[in-house]
Amino acid sequence: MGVKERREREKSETRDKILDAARELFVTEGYEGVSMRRVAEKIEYSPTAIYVYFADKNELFHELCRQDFARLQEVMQSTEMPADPIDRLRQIGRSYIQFGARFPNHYVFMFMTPHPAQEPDEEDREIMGNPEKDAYAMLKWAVQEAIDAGCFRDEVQDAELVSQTLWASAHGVISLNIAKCKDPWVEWRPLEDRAEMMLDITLRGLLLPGKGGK
Amino acid sequence: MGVKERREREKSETRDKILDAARELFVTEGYEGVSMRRVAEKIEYSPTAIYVYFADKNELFHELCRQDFARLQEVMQSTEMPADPIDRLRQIGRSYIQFGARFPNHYVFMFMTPHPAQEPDEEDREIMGNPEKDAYAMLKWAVQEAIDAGCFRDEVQDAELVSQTLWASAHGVISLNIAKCKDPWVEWRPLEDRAEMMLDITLRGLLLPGKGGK
DNA sequence: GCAGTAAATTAACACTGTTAACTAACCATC
DNA sequence: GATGGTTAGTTAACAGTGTTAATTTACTGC
Repeated sequence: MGVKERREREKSETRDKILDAARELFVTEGYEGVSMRRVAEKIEYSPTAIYVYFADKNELFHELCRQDFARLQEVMQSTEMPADPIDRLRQIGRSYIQFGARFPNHYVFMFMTPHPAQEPDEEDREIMGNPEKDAYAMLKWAVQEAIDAGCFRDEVQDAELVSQTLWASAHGVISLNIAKCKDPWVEWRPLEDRAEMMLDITLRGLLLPGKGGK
Repeated sequence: MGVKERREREKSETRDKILDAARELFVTEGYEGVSMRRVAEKIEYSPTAIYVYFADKNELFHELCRQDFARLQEVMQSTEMPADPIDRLRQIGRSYIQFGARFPNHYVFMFMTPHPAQEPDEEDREIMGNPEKDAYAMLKWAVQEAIDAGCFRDEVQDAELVSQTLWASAHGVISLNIAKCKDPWVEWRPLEDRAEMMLDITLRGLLLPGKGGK
């Protein structure tokens, strides 16, 4: 019964070929810049062959997106986490911004493109809320740790709200950089400086007065 | 010589009709969702008529974009500015986020879509850096005022860097809201709460310790 | 060798932005 | 008043898009 196995392996191989080709094109050209025909051309298949593996263009890139979320999670997990809760949050922010700087087109697709709300499927549900697989859950966990350690002011005790705000701050730095860094309207300071300042002032703004860190 | 005048007036009227139709469609459907043919249909012209007035789709929406920047500036100018430098910065942030919440599709086009860097033309150059016409220049001015008033810490004296960071923080709140507010992955807190928390912690993080206001 | 299955193909549809060639209306001049 | 020039607006067409239906091809199990 090795035939069925081989067939499945072959199928998943061509599926991966499609994904790889699509990723390479998408990363350099962006979502709208890539056509199904060009993806097909790259792997020397007919355009419609892709539809055997993916329902439509959106699903193809949703799959890419899912892989990229996993990659983001890898980046986050692989960076060493400091013991101090505040330093840890700083490190999470840094890693996040680095991810966006390294994979801008993925980042655009993941966080800057308004998508029609897609119902989470089984695979998604498995990831959701698990700090080891879900970067947002990891952030929330780190925030809760900081709250429990008594680092933050009395008004700042809602881990969900704090997480969303910290996420937004890092997102603001990297997304504005991606969308506007070439705009001559603004004399842009280096990305690292902006990132460090953002992490510095947001965390400082959360801290209990007197605990003025670093 | 009233003929030439009338002709010009007529031309600018149809130009406005095109812009109005395009805006209405664009606001509800987004940039990619609108086709030149549908814009033309809406004003009962042939699709190619638009090309008499605008070189291509991009230029049409660039013009819309310019009008939206002016509208943003109006919103900013019309809100009463508190005398206290910190309250003023808070008010600027609030107005900015409100603008994004009210005109999400414009905001997407203005600040969330990576554009090929367009050389500023004459009209642009007139606006650039003028605090009365340029919202970013206005922010920078308000930041400089706060620095001059001695509100901020010693490490925080670069008005350009501070402006870019504050911009990024407000941008983070509103852009993440636009792109991800329907994502079931996250238990979103109300937008106003996130906005207020962001403004609170960033400004607090900039302040001199002890000056911890409000 | 034959039936069945599933991958992959060709042909086509209804779109898209955009260009070239043309029409029709208007104006200034002879 | 006829003539030529300017220009807003038209039609027809091109090359490209995502996607579907019908068809071919290749291979397996019997």
